Amino acid sequence: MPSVRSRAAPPRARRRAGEIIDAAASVFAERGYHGASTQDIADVLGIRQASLYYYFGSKEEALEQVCMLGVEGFVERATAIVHAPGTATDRIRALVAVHLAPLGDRRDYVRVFLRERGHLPDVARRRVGRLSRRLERLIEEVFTAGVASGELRADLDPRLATLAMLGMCNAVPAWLPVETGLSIEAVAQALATVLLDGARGRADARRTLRRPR
Amino acid sequence: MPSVRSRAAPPRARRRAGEIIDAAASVFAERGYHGASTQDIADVLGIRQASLYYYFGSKEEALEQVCMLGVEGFVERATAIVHAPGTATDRIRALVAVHLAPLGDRRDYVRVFLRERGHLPDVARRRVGRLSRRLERLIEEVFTAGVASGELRADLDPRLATLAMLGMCNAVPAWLPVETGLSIEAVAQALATVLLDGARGRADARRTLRRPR
Amino acid sequence: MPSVRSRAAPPRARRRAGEIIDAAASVFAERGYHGASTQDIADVLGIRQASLYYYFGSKEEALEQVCMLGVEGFVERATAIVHAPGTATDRIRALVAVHLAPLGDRRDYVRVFLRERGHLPDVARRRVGRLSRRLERLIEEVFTAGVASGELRADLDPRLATLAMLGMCNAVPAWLPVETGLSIEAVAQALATVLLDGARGRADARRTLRRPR
Amino acid sequence: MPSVRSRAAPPRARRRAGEIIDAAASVFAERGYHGASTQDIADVLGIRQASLYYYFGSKEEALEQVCMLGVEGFVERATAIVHAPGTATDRIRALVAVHLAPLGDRRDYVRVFLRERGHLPDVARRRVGRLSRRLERLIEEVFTAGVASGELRADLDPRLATLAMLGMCNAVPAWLPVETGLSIEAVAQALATVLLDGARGRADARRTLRRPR
DNA sequence: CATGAATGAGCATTCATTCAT
DNA sequence: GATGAATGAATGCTCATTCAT
Repeated sequence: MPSVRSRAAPPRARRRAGEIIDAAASVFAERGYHGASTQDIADVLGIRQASLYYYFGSKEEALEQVCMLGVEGFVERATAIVHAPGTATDRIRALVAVHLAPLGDRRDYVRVFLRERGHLPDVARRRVGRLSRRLERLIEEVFTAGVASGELRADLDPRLATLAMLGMCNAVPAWLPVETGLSIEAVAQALATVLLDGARGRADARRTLRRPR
Repeated sequence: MPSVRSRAAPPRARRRAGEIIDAAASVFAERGYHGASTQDIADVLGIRQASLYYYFGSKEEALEQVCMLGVEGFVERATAIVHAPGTATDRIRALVAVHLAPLGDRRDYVRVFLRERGHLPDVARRRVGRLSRRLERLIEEVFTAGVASGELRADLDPRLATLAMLGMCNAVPAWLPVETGLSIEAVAQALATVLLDGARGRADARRTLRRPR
Repeated sequence: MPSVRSRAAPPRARRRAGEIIDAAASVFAERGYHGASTQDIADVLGIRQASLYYYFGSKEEALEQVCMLGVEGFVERATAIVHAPGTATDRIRALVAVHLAPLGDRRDYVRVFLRERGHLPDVARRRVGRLSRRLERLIEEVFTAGVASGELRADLDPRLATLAMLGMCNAVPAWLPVETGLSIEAVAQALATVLLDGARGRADARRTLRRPR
Repeated sequence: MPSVRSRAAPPRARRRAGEIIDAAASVFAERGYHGASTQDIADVLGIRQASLYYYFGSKEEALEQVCMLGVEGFVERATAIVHAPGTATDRIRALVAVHLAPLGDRRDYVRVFLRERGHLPDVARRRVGRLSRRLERLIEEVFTAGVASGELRADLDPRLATLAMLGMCNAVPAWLPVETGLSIEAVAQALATVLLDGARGRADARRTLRRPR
């Protein structure tokens, strides 16, 4: 099951097509979908605006491709984690890590997915929306299971915890390029800890943590 | 050859002007700044598009007004909280509450501030950016103080905690209208608890909480 | 025969109306008819744009009034000169003087008449055009008479001489405010001499002029 | 966040581009810069208004191009004449001739330069203004030299003579299309004679001229 | 692969004008 | 006398898109 819509192969050159979508992603990320013109994309590539239409059929289609590449893999990876053995705590840490991982090499794609998917035409928006909701449900399941097993607070609202986690994680691409000095992995670690144990930390955890530091 | 046309500044009726930017806020929130046309705003108001220009000088100016009303008061309220007596925990709870409060009557303004301020012209963007940064610094101070006093985890990165908190809170307007059944105050309570004690909760807190539920 | 179109007197206040047309003349002179907005005129007066319409019915009407005040009197004065006794030389000197005289207190009106009358609506343009042509014909008559009497060069084309004179004179308002150090009367003297005797001067005149200088 | 959008500058087809500013020149000459709409220009060409923007970036830029083509060559030709050997009289005759020559094939460009250059944006206006002033200075030099050599009247003000000459010449495009029966060269001859010897003519010249006529 | 040329639709903005107050 | 509010019509300009080459 190919993640990117397979078409009649040629005459669309695969290699160059990737550069074109890269450019689109970067421009959409920078200026927003409606704030970016196809001319802006062409400028990045050093080609004429009309030439873009050799690679995509419309600006909306370009947005759709970028968005799909922005979510692609998220659900698969989350599914694997949720179905793997381990405590809720382990799974949540892994989900956070995997959620932030693509910021390394796909930041623009992810940012565009997060902020611009709302401008997709109806059909595509719903397609993309289904993926998002599936992902949210997977995360929510982990919280629900954690509460049920007594591993997480009994009064935790799993829906709200999910949204808190997504809020924390999805904000990262907005400040990551600016706030320096931290690797993506370190950020994931720290955020997962806040999510699990809070700013005050668990009483037992604090005892362990205080000394070595 | 007058250098700058200083005209007598039409005294923009206060009452109606409020309705006009209300409409602008709602349209910008719905479709994004660049995705919204001034015609869309006029349609909401049931007036002609040209009539808008009696109330604002340009679409950009309208965005600026909406953004300013979106941050207005945030810094003041945060400052009051930070300087009030109490534990870091109290202050953080109060900050979260106060951060979410305007979502009741000003959701559109806040959403526009959060998502569209990047499209403001340079001067205005910097002005608005200064406010944001001041707010972030206030929040960070609270975390720093909490760590120093031993109330918060010694290994907590105050900068990161701030960004986590802002991520959690700023995501709320995106789902609040959809996810029903919770008052803003309840959301604030729950998010503050996650932020302070995590999904697992503090060992002592859990004992108290488990029973009544 | 009233020079300005007489109307039912009130409610048009005479005094203030003069100031309004003054402002219009100055703005039209500065920026051209189509380059000037009614707002510009209102700015000069420190009133609201809508208030102008108390004084004139349309922008075009304002232009017409300005243009009429710009030619007003020209024909009458030229007629008087042409019919007065004296040599062609005297008459031409007097025509030049009288042609430039209004530049003192009515420069804007004259400039607008000269450069903007073409933008008048058909009826008004023709009315104004008739005045211009009458003036030209008066001047041409003087040249024709001068040639006939032998006072002017036999091979002089009166039509062309007229156009040369008008060209010289009508260019003056364009540079008068800039080129300093000369009164309007002095300019008129000098231009008339060039027109009559040329840059080289008449053989006899030169003899007279050279010494005293 | 690219500060200035440097785009690959469409290589504007030379041939067609010429026709486009031809049309612009004719429309600007006819109705004035502010009185002409880009639609008017498109109508002349039989293309859509938006298509114009393939050839120029803005209406102002079109005006600038027209103005530049309107002065282009003037200074060069005047310089050549001023530096050529010959009497002041010869030079002035040549300057007048060369000044009027472009009215044959470039009347619209010259008219636009003469009447509309004031509406150019600051930078362009100054650029164009420098050319004008250089031209005026060249002409003035000839008059100054002529006075110094005794060839012209001792009491001639070279500045004023320059302005008289320019006034006479620059008025020509306004009536040339209307007043028939004279070639541009004949007009140049006649005007130069008026400028040099006046309407009365020099005493010696008159003797020669009277008889044959 | 890519481009030059052109277009149709839409957009923000300006402007002269109106009219009840 | 003058104004606040609004409007209809245009204006300059942008933009996604098309298509023959």
